[in-house]
Amino acid sequence: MQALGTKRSRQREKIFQVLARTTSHPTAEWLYERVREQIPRISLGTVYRNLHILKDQGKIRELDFGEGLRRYDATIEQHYHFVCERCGRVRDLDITPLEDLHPRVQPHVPGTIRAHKLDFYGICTDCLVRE
Amino acid sequence: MQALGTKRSRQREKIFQVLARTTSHPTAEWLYERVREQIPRISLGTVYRNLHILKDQGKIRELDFGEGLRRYDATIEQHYHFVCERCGRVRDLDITPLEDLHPRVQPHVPGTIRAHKLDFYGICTDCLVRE
DNA sequence: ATACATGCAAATCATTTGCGCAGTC
DNA sequence: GACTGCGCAAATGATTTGCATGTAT
Repeated sequence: MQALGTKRSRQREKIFQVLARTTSHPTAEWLYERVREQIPRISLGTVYRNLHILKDQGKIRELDFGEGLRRYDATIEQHYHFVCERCGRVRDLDITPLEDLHPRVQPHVPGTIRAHKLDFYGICTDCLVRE
Repeated sequence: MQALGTKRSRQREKIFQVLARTTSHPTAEWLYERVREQIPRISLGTVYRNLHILKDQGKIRELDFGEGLRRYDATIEQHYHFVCERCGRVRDLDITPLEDLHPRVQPHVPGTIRAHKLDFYGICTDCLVRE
């Protein structure tokens, strides 16, 4: 018995490629539509299955901004996001992660900190201009 | 036509009371079970409807830790969380919110920052002891 | 009396899964 | 050939909604 995702598949490679080439933070549905343009018979279930495999392999990251659905990201390095509360668009922020955060917070936490997640919310310039 | 949530209701008051009296960050289902002990005929739909009303009134807060379901919190002041990746328990952290964060980050953001969300992930002491 | 709120059940939305066949190693 | 991956459709889980009836003001 082999581990999951040890064989290559056209579907998985294409899904990763599409994800890696966008700067948006797409949902499974969005990826499905894009990949479908090249592999018309692919199913949504396959997209979900492969997103899990890629995530387990550490090649992609799963995001959640409390919208009730998940988004995916091929940028796996730690980085922060800015979520526009008007249009919903999510942008990566070009800021170096706060190094000193864990040591500073650790004493106040009943456990061992492994990671943190930091998101900013507000209105993006595009939306501000539009009014 | 009146606004939503302008009339009092036994159900809504009880839901808020139960939520306000717990330090856990319960799901709608959990609240439903608790409230049901006192209002047996209440429906899950009513719980959801009232959680939305309370949220719109600013009396409670909706949380999301990427588990695929929502949690609720009667503590509306800005505060951070520590999520145990083993048992899933969410604890409030007693740390003053980072004041300097917005001004420091604002220059790097294509929009206006209104708020930020900061969560820590790791293993809680309870789980660490258990091994 | 009016219009918001409820209980119930059906609907919706995102995601997961069982199954038999296809593709990769 | 063995075992992973696929497409399809049905199942699941959380949340939402339509409707007739109940209830607060």
